Amino acid sequence: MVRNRPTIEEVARRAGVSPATVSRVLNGTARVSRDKVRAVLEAVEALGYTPSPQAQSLAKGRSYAVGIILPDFSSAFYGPILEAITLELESTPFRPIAVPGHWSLVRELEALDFLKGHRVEALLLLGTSLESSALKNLNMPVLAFGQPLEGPRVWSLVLDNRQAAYRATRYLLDKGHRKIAHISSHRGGMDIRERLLGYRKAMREAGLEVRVVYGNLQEDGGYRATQELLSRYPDTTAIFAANDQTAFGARLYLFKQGVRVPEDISLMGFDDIPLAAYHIPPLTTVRQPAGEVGHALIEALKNLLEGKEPQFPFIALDLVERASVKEVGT
Amino acid sequence: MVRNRPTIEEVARRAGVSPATVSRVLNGTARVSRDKVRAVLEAVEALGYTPSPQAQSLAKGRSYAVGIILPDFSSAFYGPILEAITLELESTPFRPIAVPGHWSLVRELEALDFLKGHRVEALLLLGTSLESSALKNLNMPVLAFGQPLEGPRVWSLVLDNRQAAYRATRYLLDKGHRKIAHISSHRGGMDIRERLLGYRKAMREAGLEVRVVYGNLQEDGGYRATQELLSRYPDTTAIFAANDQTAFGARLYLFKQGVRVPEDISLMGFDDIPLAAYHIPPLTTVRQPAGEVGHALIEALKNLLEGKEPQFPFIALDLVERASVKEVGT
DNA sequence: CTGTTAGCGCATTCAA
DNA sequence: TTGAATGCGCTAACAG
Repeated sequence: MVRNRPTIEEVARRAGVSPATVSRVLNGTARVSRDKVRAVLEAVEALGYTPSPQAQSLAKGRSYAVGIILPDFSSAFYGPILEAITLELESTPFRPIAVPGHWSLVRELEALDFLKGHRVEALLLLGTSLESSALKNLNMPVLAFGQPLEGPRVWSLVLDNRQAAYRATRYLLDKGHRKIAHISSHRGGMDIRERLLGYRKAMREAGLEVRVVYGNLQEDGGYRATQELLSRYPDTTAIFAANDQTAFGARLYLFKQGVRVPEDISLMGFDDIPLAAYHIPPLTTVRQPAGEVGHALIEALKNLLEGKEPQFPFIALDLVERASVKEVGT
Repeated sequence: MVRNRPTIEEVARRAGVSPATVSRVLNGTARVSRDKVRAVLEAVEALGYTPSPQAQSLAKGRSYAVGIILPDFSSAFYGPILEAITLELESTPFRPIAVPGHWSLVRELEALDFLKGHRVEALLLLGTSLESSALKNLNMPVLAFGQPLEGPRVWSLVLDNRQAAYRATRYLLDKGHRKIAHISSHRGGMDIRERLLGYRKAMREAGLEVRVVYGNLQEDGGYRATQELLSRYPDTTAIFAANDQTAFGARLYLFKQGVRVPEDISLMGFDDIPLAAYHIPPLTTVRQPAGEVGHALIEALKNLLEGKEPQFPFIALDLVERASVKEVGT
């Protein structure tokens, strides 16, 4: 099942050289005479030889693998980030091993063990809720996105969610809204809590009532949260959801109730997942640039693996004005 | 970087036994006295030992890895299937290695090489356009979804896309529509072509004009295709898109033109990706059940790896009636 | 029940 | 420039 692929030994025999020489030409690790190079290449071609990364990893003492823990492969937000990372990694010798944590701390710890077992050379944490203590004696560098983690070899790329949420709320205020609600979630990491704080700050500064309900960061949670929201606060004129998927759920509930967006209620999301631009009406939201985040993480990773100190660029969370927010008379 | 993790040898020394014994207790591969078991377990715990899958793989001659090639991690359709597969695999000793092919044959072949190199024990092909010849001397079983592939150890799970598209078109006809257009794509595999054929068949049977334009299976392509569609056939009353994302793109164009859905034009998609139910209006579409597909693939895989012949269950493609199609007077 | 031995496929010494 | 020898971490076969 696995033992049937050609080994370096067979290639060597066919080329009339030693395994060491085959290794040398394949890795360019020493000069080899032209004839032998050709012979080796021919043999490799004829046999369809591919070196075993497992064996290479054992022999070299490194895996050239980077571990990635993310919540879910089907996530509309982390999927694109993973995609960006995979793309960026292609130009390096490193390969990603991605494991979903399924929003559960236990699963995340299992994922961590799995990746430790695989001897990954670095860890990328995307939207996990792992604590710093879990990374205690980890012996490898860790890059976290979405959550500030502590540790000697831990670096976090955290965007200013609080400030962005503050500005988003201010935007609604500037549009004349006063009864503004926020749909948050108990699930999710620090970024979600930061968005809540940003919303609260803006509302308090404006001397307005804070209206918060909770979903699960998915569409169905947004739907139910909106139901609750409107029964508790029927006069709400604007809803700021903690992420786009929640906003979509809210939108559906409003649609079913015959509430128009943005004519009756304005709606704002967070993340700017690809579908936000194609929603009806196109969703006004705060953009978290997946491509830039992926790029930044991989750049940092490269520096790290070369022994340099990683540098994160500043990544702005900009408001994307589309069509789901309307100005209202004050 | 990698050489600093404890090895089986250190565990053995600390427990006062031989490495073989450690291996035995960890793998339950032979009876070991209670004392030594305890000593080993203690040592493992104290050292935080995790076996190296690399070394295990080498020694055992098998990798316990299954390779998965899919178009894109950020795909709204394949993402959930990958997620389902990952979940199903958790109860088996096998682990997935997923590689994106990015809709490119070259990339898919590279992915194939990569997975061969990793000595995966089976291959799962999700929506690739690989040809049977590429799987010629592959030495491992292959399970393909979405595309019928030939080969001695190749099995394909292909759903009846043509029939489903035929029924979908018939549904529109039954609702009184006569000017029905289809947005297909040159990209994509056989399933997309089959949907086109199903549409054509229904239209021809009804003696109606076939109206086809082409997108790229993404939202932007659907947007542009609809633009072209309405300029060529302004009197179209229903659009059947080859997938949901295309339908979303179409929806946005219609929205911007002030065309109402479903009042002015009815819209139907294909796939039933999670967001379809949350679109505005909720999208009537044909459901490809990601969970069932993932389950079926893994069941087949299990049989395969136990040496049995894999069996695929029949998976129906059912129409999901939501709110984007309206009945019109004939 | 348990230790010793011999590889798994490869890269890297060390000599020649 | 090249081959032989050694070891990466682990399991399996073979003796006891």
